[in-house]
Amino acid sequence: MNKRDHLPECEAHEEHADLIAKGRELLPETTELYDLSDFFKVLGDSTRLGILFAIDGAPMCVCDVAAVLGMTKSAVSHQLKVLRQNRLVKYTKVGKNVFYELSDDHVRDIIEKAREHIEE
Amino acid sequence: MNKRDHLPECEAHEEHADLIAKGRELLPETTELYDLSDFFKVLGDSTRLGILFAIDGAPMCVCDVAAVLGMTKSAVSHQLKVLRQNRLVKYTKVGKNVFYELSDDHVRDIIEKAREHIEE
DNA sequence: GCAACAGTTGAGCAACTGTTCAACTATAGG
DNA sequence: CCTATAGTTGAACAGTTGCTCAACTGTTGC
Repeated sequence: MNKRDHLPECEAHEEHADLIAKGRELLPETTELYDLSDFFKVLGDSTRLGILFAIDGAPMCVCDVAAVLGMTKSAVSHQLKVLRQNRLVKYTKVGKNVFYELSDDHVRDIIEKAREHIEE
Repeated sequence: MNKRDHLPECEAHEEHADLIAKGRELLPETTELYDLSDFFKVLGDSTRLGILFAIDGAPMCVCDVAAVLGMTKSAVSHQLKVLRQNRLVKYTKVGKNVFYELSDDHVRDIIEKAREHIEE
């Protein structure tokens, strides 16, 4: 017995059955859906977005990013870790400093497209 | 006295001052940064993304979306409210049913671009 | 070695988020 | 009018998130 049998469903019209079938086809695999929402989740924080904008021009060390955003090094470092783990930034160590930069032009494009969308 | 004076800063190299100035230039206004992160936040949930994929082919009523995703009507309705409030979907009432559809091709593009990015 | 600074990390906490549940509105059909 | 179904809503609760704080590592220069 399928779990779906117990879930709410509209009265069976053929029409609706077709719609449901079509909807299921369009729905990506669960894992892909999670990967995709995780990606957007990373961009869904103003601090992390701010970091990405700040380092867009040139690689920048943690301390300078903190200065640009008006935040503590710790807070910035925590968010940089998230960005690192999701491969949105890469870094280079130079002496005491760690310089972060965007790891991908793709990400810049997506943010820019969203920015256009926001401004209607 | 500026609040920034008390925040951590790297030792003053001219180089760093330049980087900080450049970073500040690239940083959008606070309100724009919030609007942008709010937009990504909406997309940063697998249920909401699932809804958007499901209704991509044709307008679909709440009950059918719930059937496609294997969720309760209530849960779906709550998320549709978020999508409505952020103008990602629009709806039409037909009798007892409410048909939801994407309100914007722009959104489809952004999701598709992110999907390409994920698949490397 | 040691003092100073850049950066990272884990625990803790307050704020937020998504689902469930129950109660509600509204429309269709008898 | 009454019942059944579609959909919405608010409260409550568990799980998550982002910042702070303090402690830590690692590198530089004395």
